[in-house]
Amino acid sequence: MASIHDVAKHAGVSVATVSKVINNYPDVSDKTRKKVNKAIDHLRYQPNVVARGLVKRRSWTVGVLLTVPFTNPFVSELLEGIKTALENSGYDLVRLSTRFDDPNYSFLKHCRSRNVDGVVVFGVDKDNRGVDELIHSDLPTMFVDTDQVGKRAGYITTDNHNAIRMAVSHLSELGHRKIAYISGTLGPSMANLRLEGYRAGIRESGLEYNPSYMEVCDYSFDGGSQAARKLLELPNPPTGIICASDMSAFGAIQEIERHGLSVPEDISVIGFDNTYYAQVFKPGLTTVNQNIFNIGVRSIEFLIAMVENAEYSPPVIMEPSHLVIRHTTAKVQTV
Amino acid sequence: MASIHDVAKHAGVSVATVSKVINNYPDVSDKTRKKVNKAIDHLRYQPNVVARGLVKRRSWTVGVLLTVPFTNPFVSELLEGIKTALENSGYDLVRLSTRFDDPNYSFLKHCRSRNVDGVVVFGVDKDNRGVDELIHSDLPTMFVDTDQVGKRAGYITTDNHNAIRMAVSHLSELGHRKIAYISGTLGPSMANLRLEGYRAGIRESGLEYNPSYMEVCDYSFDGGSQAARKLLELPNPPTGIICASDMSAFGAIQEIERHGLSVPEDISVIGFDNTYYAQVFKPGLTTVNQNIFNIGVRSIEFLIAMVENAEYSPPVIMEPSHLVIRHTTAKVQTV
DNA sequence: CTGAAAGCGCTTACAG
DNA sequence: CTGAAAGCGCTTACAG
Repeated sequence: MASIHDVAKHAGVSVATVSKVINNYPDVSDKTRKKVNKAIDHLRYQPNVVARGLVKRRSWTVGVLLTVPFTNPFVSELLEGIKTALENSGYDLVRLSTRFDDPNYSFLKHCRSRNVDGVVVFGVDKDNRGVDELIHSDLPTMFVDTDQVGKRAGYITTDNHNAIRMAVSHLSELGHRKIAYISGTLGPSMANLRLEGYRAGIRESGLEYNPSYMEVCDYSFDGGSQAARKLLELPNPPTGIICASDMSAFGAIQEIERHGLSVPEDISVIGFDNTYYAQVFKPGLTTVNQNIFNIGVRSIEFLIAMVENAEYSPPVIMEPSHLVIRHTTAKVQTV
Repeated sequence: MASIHDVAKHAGVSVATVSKVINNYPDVSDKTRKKVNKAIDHLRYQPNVVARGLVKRRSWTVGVLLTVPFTNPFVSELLEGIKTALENSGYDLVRLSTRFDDPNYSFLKHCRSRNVDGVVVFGVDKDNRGVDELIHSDLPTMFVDTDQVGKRAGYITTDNHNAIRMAVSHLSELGHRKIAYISGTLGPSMANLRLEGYRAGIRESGLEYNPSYMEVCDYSFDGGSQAARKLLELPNPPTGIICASDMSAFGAIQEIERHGLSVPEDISVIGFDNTYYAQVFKPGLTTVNQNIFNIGVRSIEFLIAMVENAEYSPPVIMEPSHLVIRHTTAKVQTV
């Protein structure tokens, strides 16, 4: 690859001048500018962004820190949003290969070493020591679904609380009084907020919270099946089930059908996420739309705002969600 | 962040010496080594890999070039394999933001500019001019499913031809004589090879190729539905349908059921990919397992082999596939 | 065993 | 308007 020196020599100017035309400085004569551009074209020169980054202390690179596999539908949609926001911005995305087996491994050091301009973090526990390091550093950071903020660290999430409240309210309006909730693993604020939303919804519908109507699973298909089984075996099973993910809703539906019952005639089911499969499979799943793509896009917008403005502190961002009503919820059966 | 200079000063040695201990050169006295390591720990120093890359002309970075969204199940599984192979290798993954709207955009220049050590390419047409540039360059490249090779460019794919042959053979052994194929968009070698495999399988089963049993769709759920509808409306509809993706198989199954027929009692259906959903949904889908994860892993292995050995030319790699028999195929109904 | 110097490919005051 | 020089954070012959 041709370097800036080659261009300078070919154009008969100094490297400083070449640098100036590359960076569109105004103080270059038209004549020189043309000479240089011609040399650039001729040599098919492309500036080395790594070298530029060394002096500018920038890399035009955004890091992502993920502990969840790419095959996770949330992750892939988040990345799709991130990618879309990055396209044509001059930034590339770098996935940081975490090395948790190394006790000295540090997110922050890794980011520094790669010189990334900012980082978006997803799927990391808030008590991970790396998170702490990040929020106290000046490295622009966006946490997705991890409830942490700092002067240079933002937090973006779906309005989980409201989302589940709306789901309860929907069932309640359909006449359901026995509404169960299959939560995801508790601990992460995301899961906790959803559970609170469920309890708030129950309260607002004038119902009473019944602990046996609350199950926990790991968001998976099988987890949803197992939790549903427990609910169905209750002496007084629910007529409506809200699940914390589409996958667990699919699992619950299968279990319900295995028990000889049908959805939504006997039992209404609501999912969470509105993944591709929720719309594609029949009957279409009633589910909470989480605008994951948009979360990806906005996390980049805030990240870049921080990168380009050293004083900027991002707000906490709560992306709205809404219920997508399809065909797995119906009026409660009148007995 | 502390730099190598800070460490040198703190340890009372030269930067050259610090560099030597960082890189485990043997010609450093134990005493000095200890002093330096102490300084490194004290300053929480981490070498800047970007600066190192500038002089070594390496970046310990692997690029990926994708035209297909992250949400595509093939892509996410491929990336998962790539990521796994990269973990603990010291390499990070960088997604190159393509800028196709810029007529001067060049894959190769982008890679050079980012200084990536190699690149894996997926979902790019073989007649894309960027592909040509890549195979004629010395940049280590692995093409996934794009039939292109070069001195420093490898090609890895699933054994598509055989895969579909096996599918035909399976149906044939179950007594099916009317076997249809719903292809993906023709053009890419992947799709063409699968179609050839279908025709070969038909021939080997002693059947005759019937053009009306061959439909084309875009691999999607809806595409599968529509193609299945055409097949079902044939005067002499097939009893077995092989699809070029799991999604189109799901679509076909739904269409079959909408026609009041059932799978596998009336019609057997085979998918392609063995995605997560193929095993999770009931009835489990009989499908061709494509080891996408492994394709990701191996593409990295060959890429790194090239990076570390300037003379290495990778072979063409055909990953084996096999049929996973679940519950959507059965003996043909005897009339 | 140790370190001064040159260099990787750039940018940026600064002098002219 | 142009360019020489210093510097970003490293590595690597090479001299001692």
